[in-house]
Amino acid sequence: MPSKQIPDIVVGRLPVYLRALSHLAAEGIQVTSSHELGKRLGISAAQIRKDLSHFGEFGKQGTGYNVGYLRDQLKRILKVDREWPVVLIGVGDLGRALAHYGGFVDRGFRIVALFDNDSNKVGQRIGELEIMSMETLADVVRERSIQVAMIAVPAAHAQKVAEQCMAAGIKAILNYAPITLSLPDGTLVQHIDPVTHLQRMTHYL
Amino acid sequence: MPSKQIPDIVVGRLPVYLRALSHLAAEGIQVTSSHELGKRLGISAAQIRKDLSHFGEFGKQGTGYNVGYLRDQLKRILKVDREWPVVLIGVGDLGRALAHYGGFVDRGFRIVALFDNDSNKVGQRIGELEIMSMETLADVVRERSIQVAMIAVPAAHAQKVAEQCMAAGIKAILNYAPITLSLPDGTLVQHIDPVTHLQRMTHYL
DNA sequence: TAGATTGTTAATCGATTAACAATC
DNA sequence: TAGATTGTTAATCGATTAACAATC
Repeated sequence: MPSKQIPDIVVGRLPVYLRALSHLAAEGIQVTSSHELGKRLGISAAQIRKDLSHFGEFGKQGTGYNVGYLRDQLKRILKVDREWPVVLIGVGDLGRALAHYGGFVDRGFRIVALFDNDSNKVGQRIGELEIMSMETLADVVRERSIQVAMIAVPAAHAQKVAEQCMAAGIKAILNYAPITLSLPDGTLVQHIDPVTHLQRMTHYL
Repeated sequence: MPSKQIPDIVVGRLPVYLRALSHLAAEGIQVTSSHELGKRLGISAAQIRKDLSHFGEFGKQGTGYNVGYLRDQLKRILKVDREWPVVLIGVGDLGRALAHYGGFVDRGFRIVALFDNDSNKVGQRIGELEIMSMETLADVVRERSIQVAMIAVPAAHAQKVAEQCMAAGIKAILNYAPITLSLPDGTLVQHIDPVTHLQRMTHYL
């Protein structure tokens, strides 16, 4: 029986399960078990079963899980059984790399618009997309009902840009600027700062 | 009294505290409190005090914390009161962006060598660095006693490259490939996969 | 001093693990 | 059937919070 309240930490592990299942499927593996999956991911089998049990029953006793089926169920649960349009704000080196990255589309996301506040960049094309002025952000977001933004601007501009996003109707922000954004409680924000990841390891060296 | 066993989850928050303290210092703020810091970071004041108490006593009752002093203590604890040489493997769009990124140096890291298995890229320069052949990885790592690697190669090559890193003597890996690496227990690995971060949010949309 | 804030303890809360009946 | 593995419960483990004496 799926429980009503699902811990964030459980939801946070599902994308990792999904990624592993997609790889298994790509390898042609059709059935797996909580033990096999756990071994691959460095997670206990009990935890995987417990996590999944929040959302339903996906396996068979004695057999395990059908890889394709479980993958599809996780896509549904995470709502990536569709394609989310995403705006990318900040087209420096990192923004360009993200704009070129081909790994978003088959995992549920597509960058559909690029923005930068540098008038020299506005009008340039990257692939099929033209870099647009920040002044047009709100209109684009509203017209296309976009809910997800990636922010790849310098730290000094990130807070302001995040607020512009919220004002435009963006609901989820992936922030690449090395700064903690101050946004209303309940706002969906994820941070990617490579240096904090490196610093998490050096303590142990 | 600092306790002997410090939870990973506590160490994981210290880089975020450090980043905030560095920003406070840059703003010219000299003193802060666990409440102020917690408000900025969306973390409870009690948790910040508890986390810090694992490592010593850094504050003054009635006053709070000296920003510069606490920042320096966190740098020491995280061992980023020095400059770690880092190798970057994989010079595609993302690798190039990382190679150009100026934000590593003043936070404890410097990319000192670039590697790629594409012979067309080997010999090219990016800034002051020349892209080197993967065959020279082990020699460079050993000669310069490098312990940290960033991997920005396609998913299909990441596992093999990670093993080459381990064999060469690398102790900590920051992996940008969208795959969970299988490495010996206790190996220091951090993953950055923007799609998993996005997928953590869409469930709630 | 009076007010504020630390460091720490104890209580609470939540997450992980172990174990096992159910069953494929 | 015999062996294997699920989903779930209860026990354990660990992390967070609340509270407060100490003290700047």
